[in-house]
Amino acid sequence: MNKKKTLYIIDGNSLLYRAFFAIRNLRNKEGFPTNAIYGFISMVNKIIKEKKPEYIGVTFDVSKKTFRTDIFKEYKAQRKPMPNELAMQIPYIKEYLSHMNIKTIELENYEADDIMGTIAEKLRNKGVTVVLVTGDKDLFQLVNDSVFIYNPSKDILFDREKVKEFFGVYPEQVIDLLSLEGDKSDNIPGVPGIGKITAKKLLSEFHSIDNLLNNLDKIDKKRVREKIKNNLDKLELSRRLVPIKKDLPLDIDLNDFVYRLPNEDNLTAFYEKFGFKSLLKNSSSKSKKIMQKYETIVTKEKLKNLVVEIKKNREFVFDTETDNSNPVKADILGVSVCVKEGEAFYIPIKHQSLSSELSREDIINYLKPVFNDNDIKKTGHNIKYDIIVLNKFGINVKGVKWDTMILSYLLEPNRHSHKLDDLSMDYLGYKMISYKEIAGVGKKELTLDNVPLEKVSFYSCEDSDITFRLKEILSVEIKKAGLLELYNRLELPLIDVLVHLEESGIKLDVFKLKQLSELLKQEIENLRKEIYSQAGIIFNINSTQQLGDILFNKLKLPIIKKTKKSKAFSTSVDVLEELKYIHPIAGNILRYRQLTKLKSGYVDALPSLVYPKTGRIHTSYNQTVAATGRLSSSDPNLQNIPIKTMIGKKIREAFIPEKGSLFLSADYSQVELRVLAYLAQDKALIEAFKKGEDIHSFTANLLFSDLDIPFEEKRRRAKIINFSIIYGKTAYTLSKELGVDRKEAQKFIDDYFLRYSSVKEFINLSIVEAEKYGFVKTLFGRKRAIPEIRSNNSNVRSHGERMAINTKVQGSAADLMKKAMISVYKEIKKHSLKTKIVLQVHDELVFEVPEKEREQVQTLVKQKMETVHDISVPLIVDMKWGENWAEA
DNA sequence: CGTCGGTCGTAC
DNA sequence: GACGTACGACCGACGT
Repeated sequence: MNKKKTLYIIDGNSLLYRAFFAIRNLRNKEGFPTNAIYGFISMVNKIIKEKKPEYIGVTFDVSKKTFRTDIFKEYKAQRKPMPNELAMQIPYIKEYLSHMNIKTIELENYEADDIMGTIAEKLRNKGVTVVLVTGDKDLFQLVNDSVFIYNPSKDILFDREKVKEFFGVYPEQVIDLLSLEGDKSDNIPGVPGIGKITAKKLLSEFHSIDNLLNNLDKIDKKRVREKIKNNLDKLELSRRLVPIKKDLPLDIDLNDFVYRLPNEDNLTAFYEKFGFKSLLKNSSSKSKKIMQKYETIVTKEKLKNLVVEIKKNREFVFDTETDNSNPVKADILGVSVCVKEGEAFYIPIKHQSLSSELSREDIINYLKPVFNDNDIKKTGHNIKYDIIVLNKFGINVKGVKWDTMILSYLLEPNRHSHKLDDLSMDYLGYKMISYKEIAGVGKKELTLDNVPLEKVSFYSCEDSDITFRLKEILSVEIKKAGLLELYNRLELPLIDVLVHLEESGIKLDVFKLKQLSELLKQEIENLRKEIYSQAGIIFNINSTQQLGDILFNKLKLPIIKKTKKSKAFSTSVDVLEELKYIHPIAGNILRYRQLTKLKSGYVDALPSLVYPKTGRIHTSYNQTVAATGRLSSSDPNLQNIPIKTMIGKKIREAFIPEKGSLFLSADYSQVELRVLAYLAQDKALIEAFKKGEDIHSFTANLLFSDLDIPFEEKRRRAKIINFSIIYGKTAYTLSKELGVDRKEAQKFIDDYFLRYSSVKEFINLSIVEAEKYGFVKTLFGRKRAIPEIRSNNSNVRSHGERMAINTKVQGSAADLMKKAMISVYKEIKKHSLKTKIVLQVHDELVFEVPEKEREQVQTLVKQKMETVHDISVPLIVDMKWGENWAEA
């Protein structure tokens, strides 16, 4: 079949106006407006992507003076001139089109409409379909069996019938319709007093203006008849203005419009100049080509060969595909394996209409020997995930050697993404196929088992292949950076512990939370009503914007502070705390915030995260997120469950052990201050800890011995100051928190450093370390770059200094905890205990301990945690038993 | 309708 | 401008 050739002609002026008004206030970093340019490019890109035109061109109006203004000087005279900010963008839109190799046409004295009319006419009967891309209704008169109108904002292609449907008349009647009706936007008079409806009615009766004028007496309504008779001049004028010219002196050669590939280099430079990041991302020109020999394995023969290959090689990379982002809840769909760079195999396990010789059992039987072999080394990217998935499938993974995600994290803990595709781009310059590309987005998104097998296979093989290539690079880098020991001794063995934690999960008393939810609902409702009545208006209390408007504009309460970035009214806790004494609404809002936060964040959120098959919550523990080396947890974040309030306590009560077990909570007492004592080698601090003193009381006595306030107040202040040091608090914030003036706060800090002089020295040395090397190190040699330390901006530099100090303290404490987890877990395994580690909250571990193991576990945990590493001060672990997390 | 920055609040 | 590290709910503006 020879398809008709299709030419898309874009009405440049129509499109740029639309772009200009649709997107407002977009500028590049020099402040030059870019909204019309960006919008125009987006629309052109969309047309190219969706319509895949074989031929394409753009027309522009070139001047205000046209043959129509010669006929009628008022033509378009009422129009506001083109906004300056739009006019200045037009040259760049044309520059863009030249980089795109798209032809533009304009002609003195004529409008873009007339150029389009001429092109359409000249290509008529030449076997070419012409699609005019415009939002302008005048163009409808050009529609016929080979000319169509495409409206990009409505996404409608108009043919004859569509024109009739939307316009009420067929294309050949459009000139007459517009001539009768007139056009306000072009200042075409038409017949005054005759609008769309009457015009349409007249044309359906008389078909054309010529026929109408010959039969004026047959018009029923006298009013209409008179109007036409009295305005024949205006009607005639309109009939000369409306028709689009089709005979301009233009040479139209279809070959000029062939869609060619853009000039990528120029285009990239252009996008960069205007700061169009999203467009830069789309241009795939930057991706290198790599060898990709990928294959799907569906026969025993091939799988057998692969296993032989793996055994010979003693090392391989693998990746699993599943139907869920949480590995505990996920079902395996397939696994890919890469033994050699550029070559990978995908073994499908569960796919829609999969035809394979291999049953699940076959696959397990073939793969088990290599996965179970400790001497065959495995590499993965976020391998914890794959280990959990394969465990469920019936394959125990042993002999893990590299996890490229963790390697990347140790090398650059400040990086926000250690995702495989980002690393691929950065280290290999290769752009991987995205998940969205194979699974779709939004409503169209499929789970992978419904995506065609070839696509999933390629996707998975690419993952394994890229992981292989990254491993080659990162494993060398990690050695060069001196981080190999940290990796081998801490991060690598921790993977198994986290697998254990995630698989264990923790049991939740859903019924209890549901009850609590009802209770909260009631109180929140009452508060809401009270707040509305105090405000005198119903509004969204959750909206800080609306709330600020009510408090500070309507109720005229004093403005305590503005928000950091947008300088809006702040409505934060400390602001509301102050306002509480001026207006009762503030107190109610505070309470409302507290309750809604707990309800939506925990009470209602937690039950929905329970995995029905286990009745437990399986949080993800992230090993590659926190820049200091801490773990983080998500889905849900179990590391920020409230502890201070009554409701928080009730929430913690909903975390319960299995019947016959109890919770044992073991938390490191003052671990960060002990770490500080060690890192600083501060004699006073070390001495205090060695004597088993309560460190806050000790500090209170040291600093406030001659102050005449109750001891409890002294201790409270000392505690705040102790923590302030770790975080690098300034006198300003300390004074606010203590409720003393700044001078006094400064004196406390000075006194502190006088008493703990080595701490002051440690702070200085940490800053010097960061300045000298560009990074700081923790107890176990973890590194974090602090580029801020060399900034010329003193605010940024101060921030860097605080980061340097805090990273050493917090990071070293995290190192200790990780080592403790490994050591405790090893002991649990060694004695084949049923005890599970169910939570880690930075300095606390929670265990679920069967009755029989209570004594043994209590002793074991305390011993292992306290002797995890010698830091010249004793590490003390507080142990508590409980029927739920609140008690423990 | 999805994404993302801003604000707020919880933990250690 | 002023306290480090996280996660996440919600709002509202933006972009497809």
